[in-house]
Amino acid sequence: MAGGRRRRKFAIVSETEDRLLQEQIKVAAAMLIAAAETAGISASRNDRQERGSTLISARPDNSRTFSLTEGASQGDFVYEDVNGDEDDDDEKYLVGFTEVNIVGLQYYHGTVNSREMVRLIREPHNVYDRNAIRVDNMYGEQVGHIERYKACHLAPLVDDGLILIEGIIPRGSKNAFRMPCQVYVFSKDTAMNTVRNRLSRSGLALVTPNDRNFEQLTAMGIPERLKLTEDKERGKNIDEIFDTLILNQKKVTTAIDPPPLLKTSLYPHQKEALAWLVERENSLELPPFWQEQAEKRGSTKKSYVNSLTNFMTDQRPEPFRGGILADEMGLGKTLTLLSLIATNKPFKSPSFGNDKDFGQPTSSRPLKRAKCDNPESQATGERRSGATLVVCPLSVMSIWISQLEEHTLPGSLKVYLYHGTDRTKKSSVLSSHDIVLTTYNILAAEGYDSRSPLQKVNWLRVILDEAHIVKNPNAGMSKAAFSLKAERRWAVTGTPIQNGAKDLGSLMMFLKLQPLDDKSFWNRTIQRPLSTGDASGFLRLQALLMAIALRRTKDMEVDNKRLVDLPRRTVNIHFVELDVKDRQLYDKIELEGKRLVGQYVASGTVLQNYSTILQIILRLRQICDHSDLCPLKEGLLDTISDIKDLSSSPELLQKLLSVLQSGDDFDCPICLSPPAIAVITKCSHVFCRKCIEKTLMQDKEKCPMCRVPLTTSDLFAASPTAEATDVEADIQKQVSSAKLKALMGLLLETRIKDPSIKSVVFSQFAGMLNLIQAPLKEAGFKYVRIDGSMSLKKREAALRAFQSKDTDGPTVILLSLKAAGVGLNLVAASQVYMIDPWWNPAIEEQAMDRVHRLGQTRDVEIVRLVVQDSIEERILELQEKKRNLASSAFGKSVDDMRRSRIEDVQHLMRI
DNA sequence: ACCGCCGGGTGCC
DNA sequence: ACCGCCGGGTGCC
Repeated sequence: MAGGRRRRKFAIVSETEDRLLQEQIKVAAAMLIAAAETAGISASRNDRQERGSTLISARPDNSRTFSLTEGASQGDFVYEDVNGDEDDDDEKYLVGFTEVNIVGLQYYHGTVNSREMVRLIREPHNVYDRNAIRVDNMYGEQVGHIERYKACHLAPLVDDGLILIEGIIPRGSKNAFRMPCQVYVFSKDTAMNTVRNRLSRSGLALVTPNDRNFEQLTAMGIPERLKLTEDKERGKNIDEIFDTLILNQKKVTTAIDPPPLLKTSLYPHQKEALAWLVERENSLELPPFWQEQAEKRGSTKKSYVNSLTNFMTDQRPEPFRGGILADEMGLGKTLTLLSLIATNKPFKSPSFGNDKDFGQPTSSRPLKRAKCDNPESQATGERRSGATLVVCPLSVMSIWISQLEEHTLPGSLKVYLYHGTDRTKKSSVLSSHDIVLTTYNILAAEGYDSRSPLQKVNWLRVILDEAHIVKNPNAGMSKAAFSLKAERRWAVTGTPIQNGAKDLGSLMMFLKLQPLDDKSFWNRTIQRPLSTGDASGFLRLQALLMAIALRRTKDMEVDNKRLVDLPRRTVNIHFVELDVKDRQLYDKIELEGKRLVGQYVASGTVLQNYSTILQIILRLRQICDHSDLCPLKEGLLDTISDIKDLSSSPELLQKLLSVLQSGDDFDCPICLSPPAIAVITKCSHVFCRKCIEKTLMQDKEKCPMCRVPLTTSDLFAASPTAEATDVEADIQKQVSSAKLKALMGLLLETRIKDPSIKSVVFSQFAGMLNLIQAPLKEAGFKYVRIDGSMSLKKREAALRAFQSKDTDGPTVILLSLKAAGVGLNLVAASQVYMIDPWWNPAIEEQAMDRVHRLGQTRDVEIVRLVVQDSIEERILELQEKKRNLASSAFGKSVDDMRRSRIEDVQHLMRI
């Protein structure tokens, strides 16, 4: 039966139907349409005419829509199904395979060999046949098409999301015009019967795994791989792969020293990592899973085979420059990467090959083969830059900056912060720097728009820090990351596998390690065998990770010493009882506050009065530290009445805001982090300026907290000098507090035990730090202080003084929360006092880590001062709750957040 | 001559 | 392309 005849035959049927339809319409149009609709067949005449031949399958009108995406070859098909679920490939099983022909070979250059895996790509927009299915080889070079009279049966099922298809060439064929291809059909358990019926009705001969001759006929390596994706049960074991990997890991024996522009010396394990990173970038080895073969006997020509797909080429594949740095947190990955950037500068020639020092390969295979997934990468002819792009979360950006400041000579590396609204639009600015730092959010915002300077530059190196962020390959952020052009690619993450090996698949997409950067190939060669327990999956994954990943844990030992032998860290709570006078004031304000909050809760106006509540909480916390911090001695009510109508009094708003800022521990309800620039609305809610402006721009102009109409003119920012309290006056104050006395007692006790011990005192109230100074002086402590109001120079000077080993030097450092930046190195101290509990436990942890980090030689004791029977105890309880919920905080709805906020308030006020 | 047969032109989707 | 199919040329033995 030949295609042409069949085509004609059905065209006639179609025309007959069409004529019939016209007559029927004249008679009883409405009836017919109704009937057609109940039968699930489109009654649109245009649709029928257009389809012509495809009517044979009588498929219901396909209402799903498709959009072309850049990431074409990353998925199984050329379109992104915008109606479908993200995890469409989950839980699909092999139905069987059918043998079809690939035709039109004479028009294309892509070659394939016996038992080679091919890509099957739907071409819904093909002008000759809407059911077209293209066949590509591993490099994305087109081989041909599946013959149309078979494709027309498969394509509708594919488009309906009922099946996934994969292709393998069963036997070698030198044929210039057509060759056989086995198409494997996978479907969900629930759709299995539908699929079987529709396929058999189509007349496709399906060989199922139950058939006697399945094993004889199949070209698939291992027939027991029936399931497409990961089994949840087995997912757990995947976590152990890295552990196994560590055991089998070829020991990194070489170590290299960092270049002189690095001020600091590296730990042995960091030198090893540096040697490994440099080796991975400069190696001439074939990429993983490639083997060299002599091409035919007698010939000197070499050919290269990919053992995953059996793809063969006579051009040497380029070395794979990059990989995964998966060291556990706290091993100094950032510093190691800085060393890499400083050490392994670009080769002199952008086309590789001349620099003898690095022994670059002489092959000059074009950077990109005819892989059609990313046209822009070939289109722009920009020269390869020497710049390294680092993409990281905003919070990690400050780590990079502080590490650069701490470890490199000033000016030795040119760094550009690609962040903020005034960031450059010129790619030439970016490419002329050594390091460009940006965030995932910026990258996502610019996407793969070719106008983005990030996408224009041909980077020497792209580093994704905290690369597990791209674990969902369908997210815009991930796609933008995948489309960056770079010679060397690094994924850096301490937690490379959280949801199983799937996460690694996303990293492969970024790393562009062919063919594993293709979701389908990744599933076929690693994911599925792994989940069915087939040894090949495990062995391949292991081989892959051994070749391109480095992971060490803190527990690993080198020369019988732990890699990072951090001293012990203990956290103790020191309870404090308020003085009688302070207790009276506290109880009075708490009682008033309780009554007020009770009213708000009862009337459902908690969120409308949020700032009042914050203020009450703030006052209570201040009294716990020192009653002088709290300006209200007479009670709350008078101030409360003042802030009833804030909209008419911006001055008052500003005042309130600055008060709020002095206790900077409530998070912006939009981004859930402490605001960088806080603004307050006329309805008295506090947000990051950026967050609320963005929200007002996108959504209706309403306050996200109370839904009051709101525009940007209703936002008020705190003046930068808001915290101009009279420091000298504070310091002179003689009155002490229970907490202050307790702190002094602990400091003195420690000094007696060991006068060389240095201490860090954290408080979030700058005023409290002031109050500590007088007693410190009196007791003969030398101290320094760092707070938000100090210039960078002053801070550095204070830090240097504290770090000095001079026996005469300061032994106490006073730090405000805002000043305890991520990079701050306080290992000189080993005692830590947290004067007041932080609202957010993560920030507290971060502060502790300034002391308990690489370089610390003593055991670290952290003492948290907590007033008994007070709001501070409840804050601790909330911390515990937040810690448990930390990971689930994302993806919470606005309503959820509202609810939990109200709950928090109720808990804090014991209502 | 509304067939059969011949042989040249031709060839994916 | 050593096939199939198409369509024009052709036509007893």
